[in-house]
Amino acid sequence: MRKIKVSAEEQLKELKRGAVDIIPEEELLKKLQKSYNEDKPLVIKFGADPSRPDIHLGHTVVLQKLKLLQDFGHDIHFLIGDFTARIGDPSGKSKTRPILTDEEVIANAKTYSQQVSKILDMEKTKVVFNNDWLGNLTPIDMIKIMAKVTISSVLERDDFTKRFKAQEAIYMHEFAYPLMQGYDSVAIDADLELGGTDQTFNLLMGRHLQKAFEKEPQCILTMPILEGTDGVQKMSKSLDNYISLEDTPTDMFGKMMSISDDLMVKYYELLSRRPAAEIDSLVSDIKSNKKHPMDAKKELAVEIVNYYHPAGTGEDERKKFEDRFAKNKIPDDILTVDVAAGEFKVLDFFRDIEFIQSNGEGRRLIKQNAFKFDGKACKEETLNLESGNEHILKLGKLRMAKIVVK
RNA sequence: GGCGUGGUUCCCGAGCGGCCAAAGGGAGCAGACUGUAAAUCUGCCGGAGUAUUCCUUCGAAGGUUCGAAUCCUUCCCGCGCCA
Repeated sequence: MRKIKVSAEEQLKELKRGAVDIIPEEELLKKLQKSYNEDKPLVIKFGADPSRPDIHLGHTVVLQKLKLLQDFGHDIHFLIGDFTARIGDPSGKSKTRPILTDEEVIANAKTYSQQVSKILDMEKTKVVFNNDWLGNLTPIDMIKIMAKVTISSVLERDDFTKRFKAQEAIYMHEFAYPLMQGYDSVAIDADLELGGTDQTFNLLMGRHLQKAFEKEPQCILTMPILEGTDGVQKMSKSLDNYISLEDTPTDMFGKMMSISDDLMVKYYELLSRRPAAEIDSLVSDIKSNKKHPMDAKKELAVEIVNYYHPAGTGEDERKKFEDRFAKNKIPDDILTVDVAAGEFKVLDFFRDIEFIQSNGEGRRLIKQNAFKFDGKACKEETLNLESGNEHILKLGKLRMAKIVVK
């Protein structure tokens, strides 16, 4: 039975969808043709940085492309950068990252591949650790690698340029990062490497080093960086604008609904699995007012939730969402706490359940009419509760709890 | 190694002996308006207290002073120029 069933031209067409760059395109086509003719899968490299174990929707943009390649029959090398994590990738960071301990790296790597299994078929995925070869390099080997790359070429990298101009510190070990990552391509004989556009430099370094070590150079394919829910900065855990694959269905749906209309269009293009033509017509319907943007957003939220949670969850969440926000119903799965009858200190309670960090914050919210007791704004810090009653306490739009008075 | 310059609250950035919990902007939170959208407007935005009050904070440690983010000493770190 053939491993590669789809023609090279067809593969390339699908790969190009949504991609920012394929460098160089003709070369990739040739590789694909050769692979098709000889029925020999290409070695696809994808490097994961285990310093941040939580995978969010931003990562899935590239992972989906990887899945596509996997379905075409190619060999995915899922490379865990356990060695490079100890250096810390300076990409897109104005500050040096903390260096992780071995235990952290291993634990992170585990959670990482677990989450990736929601997208890739792990049976067919080769998981490799770059410490296996990088960890064995001698100082001489390192120097030989360094001898292939000029300082000015590394300084050209976007974030180094910025930091250099801004007179910020750049440390020697940060220069090592792209070199090591590039050497990974040499070690595994990658044919094609995928990454976000912020990785372009590192990916090209792989190509450069392969040439320098007289191997066939890899092609690279870059995908756009997905903005986070704020719509401005790239999705990242540290900016707290991310939608995690581990989010509960309710959170995931809610976060999807909180994005702006403009961002929704981008999310459709990069995250939806619907055919391109369908998305195009949807976008034009929104522009011509045939379709309400909120409905389109709900549909996307349903699609995404369904993908990362059991089928049907998305529709359930949609109903819950509509009940809660359009019909103002109280969801039945909210936090419920038993409290004693009599004097009830509102601030203490909210602090206990971590709705607020300090009493000051709570007072401020009360003053600003954010505290609703059974649906009515309440200005009291101390309440008197009778046993047997139940009450709904809200703090702003999102924080909501039920108390049962015993 | 020498000279210069800088380290301020989540981020950027003013302050340069008391009027400083510290301007301004961003982020965040809340209210109005909405579609839990954007935009806009308003308020809040170190901690404790009802409060005129107190406590902790301006790289670190000491010191001067009635009083220091602001002055002095030492140390740590960044950046630039020279070597």
